[in-house]
Amino acid sequence: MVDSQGGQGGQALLFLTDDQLRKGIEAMFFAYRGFTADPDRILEGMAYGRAHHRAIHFINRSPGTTVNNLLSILGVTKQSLNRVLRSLIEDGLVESRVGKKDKRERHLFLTEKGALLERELSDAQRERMRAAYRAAGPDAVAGFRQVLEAMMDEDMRRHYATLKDRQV
Amino acid sequence: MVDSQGGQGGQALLFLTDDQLRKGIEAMFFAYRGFTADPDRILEGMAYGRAHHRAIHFINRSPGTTVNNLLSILGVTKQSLNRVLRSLIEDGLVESRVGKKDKRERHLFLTEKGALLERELSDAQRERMRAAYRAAGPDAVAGFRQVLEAMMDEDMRRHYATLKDRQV
DNA sequence: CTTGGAATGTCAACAAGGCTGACTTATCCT
DNA sequence: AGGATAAGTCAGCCTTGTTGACATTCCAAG
Repeated sequence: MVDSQGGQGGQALLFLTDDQLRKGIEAMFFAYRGFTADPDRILEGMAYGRAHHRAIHFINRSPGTTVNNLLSILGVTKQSLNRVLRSLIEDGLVESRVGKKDKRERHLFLTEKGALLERELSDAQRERMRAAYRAAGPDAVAGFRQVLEAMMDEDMRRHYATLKDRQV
Repeated sequence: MVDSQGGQGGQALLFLTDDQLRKGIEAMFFAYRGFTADPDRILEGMAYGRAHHRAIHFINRSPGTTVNNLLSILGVTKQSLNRVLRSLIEDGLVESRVGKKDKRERHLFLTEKGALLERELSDAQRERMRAAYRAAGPDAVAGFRQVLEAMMDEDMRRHYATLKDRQV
């Protein structure tokens, strides 16, 4: 397991050495810090955190989504999500409407105030992404997305795919 | 800010649209979950968590590093790191040696037992990385790394660069 | 040489945000 | 009528982040 080049690969498989893989792992670690840094800065001092950001993001992406669906996207327990959702609803950033067809369900929407914060957060996060994309160029970006998609668990890939083509 | 193509870019800058950027953001979110899933599974029930994994990883990468240096790599407060370090030392996974030159400093090393756990964790994490790399191919991997590097904060990029060429 | 400031590391206490388990309420569907 | 499902709640725990106070050690200016 120390070296995955085996005997048959040679030069063509050099990108699969333990050393290359380790560099990728460290790149993920350091990059993710940058990825979350800007929204974290905005949220700090607002009594909100990363958990609130995630909820706001995905409610914005799928207006009218149910609590259960959000749960499965975020991969947390309902008690965890509920704590976050409750504060967002109390503060008037999120609205919860009883389902028309199935009255057990609650459908979640951002209020105007919620959409405003969403905008602020995603603007900041997109700005960093834009700079990185621009610096790396379109081919690199395609590769970036390919590797990330291959790294996801099956369930997450499904959610990702369901979301990603919402707007053509 | 809704659309960054401006007037002058046209087709060539289509990869910088808000929609493309948002897909990248969601890909980072879902992929990072997969990235940490395997080590998390191993650690759960061991009284250790992701913080312990990070400490073990970077001590392994820079044997003899000081607490301060580790602090700056991990980007947490020294009190946070200290708690983690204390339990690792108590459990005999990490050894802390008083500095020869400067006795205020502690130099950190993995014990055999610590190296064993490091191996188990990094094997699991590398396995997922290897599968993703193999599925995406060498060109995609190059792009992946380029975008991640461009996404890092300056300080993190420095740490990343310092670490990454340790072994040629 | 001494003394005060800077640097390194430790301890205590608190908050955010995960988790489990047990339970209620309302609704749906067979 | 009765079991299954969706959502919400309460209590309590753990990990991992935070700040503040403190001990030790080093070094440089007087």
